[in-house]
Amino acid sequence: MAEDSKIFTAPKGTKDILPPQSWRWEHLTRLALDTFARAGFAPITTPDFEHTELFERGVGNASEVVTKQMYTFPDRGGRSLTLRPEGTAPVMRAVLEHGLERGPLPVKLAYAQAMFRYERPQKGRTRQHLQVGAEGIGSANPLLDAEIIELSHRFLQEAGLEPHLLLNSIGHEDASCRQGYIKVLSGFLQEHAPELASDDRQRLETNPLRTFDSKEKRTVEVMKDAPLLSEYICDACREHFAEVCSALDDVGVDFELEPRLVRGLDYYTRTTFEYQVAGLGSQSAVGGGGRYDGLSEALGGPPLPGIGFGLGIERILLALDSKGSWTTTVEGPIHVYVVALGDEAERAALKLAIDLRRAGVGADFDLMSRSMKGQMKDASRSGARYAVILGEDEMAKGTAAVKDLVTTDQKTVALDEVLAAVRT
RNA sequence: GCGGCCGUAGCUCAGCCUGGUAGAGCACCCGGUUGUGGUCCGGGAUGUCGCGGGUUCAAGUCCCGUCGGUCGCCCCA
Repeated sequence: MAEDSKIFTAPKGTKDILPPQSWRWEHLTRLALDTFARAGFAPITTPDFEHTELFERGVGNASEVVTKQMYTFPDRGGRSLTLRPEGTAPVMRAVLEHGLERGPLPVKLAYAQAMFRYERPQKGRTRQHLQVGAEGIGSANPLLDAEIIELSHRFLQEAGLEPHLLLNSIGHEDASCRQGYIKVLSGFLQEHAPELASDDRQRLETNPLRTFDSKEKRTVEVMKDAPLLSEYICDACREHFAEVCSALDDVGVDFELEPRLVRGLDYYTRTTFEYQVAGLGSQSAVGGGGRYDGLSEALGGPPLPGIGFGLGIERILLALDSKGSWTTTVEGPIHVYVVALGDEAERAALKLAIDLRRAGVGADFDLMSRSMKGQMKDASRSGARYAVILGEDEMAKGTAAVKDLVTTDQKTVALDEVLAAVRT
């Protein structure tokens, strides 16, 4: 970069997605939305910013995402707004705002949207990242859990990964269930407080469950003997989880039970899951999700259970790169390149290219007055299958030379036969 | 918020230790082929060596600062 001026630098933690990479992003998000659509999940787009309170109440005041990572700013009208750090709370807000829960249930929605989190960037972690996800809202049926999990799992497979599925149930918000367990856990942690890492000791009060996420060696050692949530959850949650597991068996999705899996967003209840994959540097998850049966009520809405997931596009691509597998050789959209020699032919090239485009054929042509050799080179660079040459001879006769760039066959056809000649 | 490494051509990097005319490959443009690409050969354009200060006759190279990037801790997709 020749300039030290900031305007020639994308903000910290952000990046441009340029060709040819951008084709892969495009391809993956389309694959995701298509896959989700075939399961009945309709696309939704929510605003990139929301009232700050939505995330404080939805995601949770104790969560790291809300306390440390939000892009929060006042607008000129004095509102406190926040760039969307995660996808579920906004979707739930939209459902409640428009009364979709009064229509047919479950409401099934899918999105591909940017998320924003103020974090120190590193491999697989940027301040703006694209997530694809789906939400099934309004049903507590464990088969919905299975449907959602299978859907995300299948998409990752179709994308070219071999995702490792970790599964857990964290029960529901009640003294008979998770709250009861948290008391037991807190007691255990108090007993072992001196052995914990200091960061984890501080979290004792606010969110003892997160202690399971700690990577501090001392803490991990302590947690090996900690009581497990799965042994304390209520009968109804236990039953629900058993049915999820058995439904996943039915549809042939392999999973590993991970009783220590606790995810970072406070709204999760019952089923939680995460996909692990190699090649992400110090990150390990390409995505995850879970039930959020209390979210609607936390926002002031009616009881409305739901479950969803989010998957990071950049992390999927990183994982694919580390496998050395490009899911697809994205077929270039340019099918025909029109080579023109001379001013008159240049104008004819514009017209021919546009005629082809109007007929649905990808076409391009030279705008830099290149030599014929240069244009032929540009033609192969464009990925076109055919070069259509308009030279003096052709212009005089009203014909065009159509060259197949793969076989190198070339034939001369009338101008109005070009379209037929390049249709394969 | 804390720590390691790195900033030289559009890209990937060498040169720095041991100061002395700014380099390679790729990419781009032109030519070899007066109308034929992807291979080959020849040629060309491209840099305030991140920025600021210091040492020195002389700094890309040594010293200090600063900004940026990257990787890791933490957390998460």
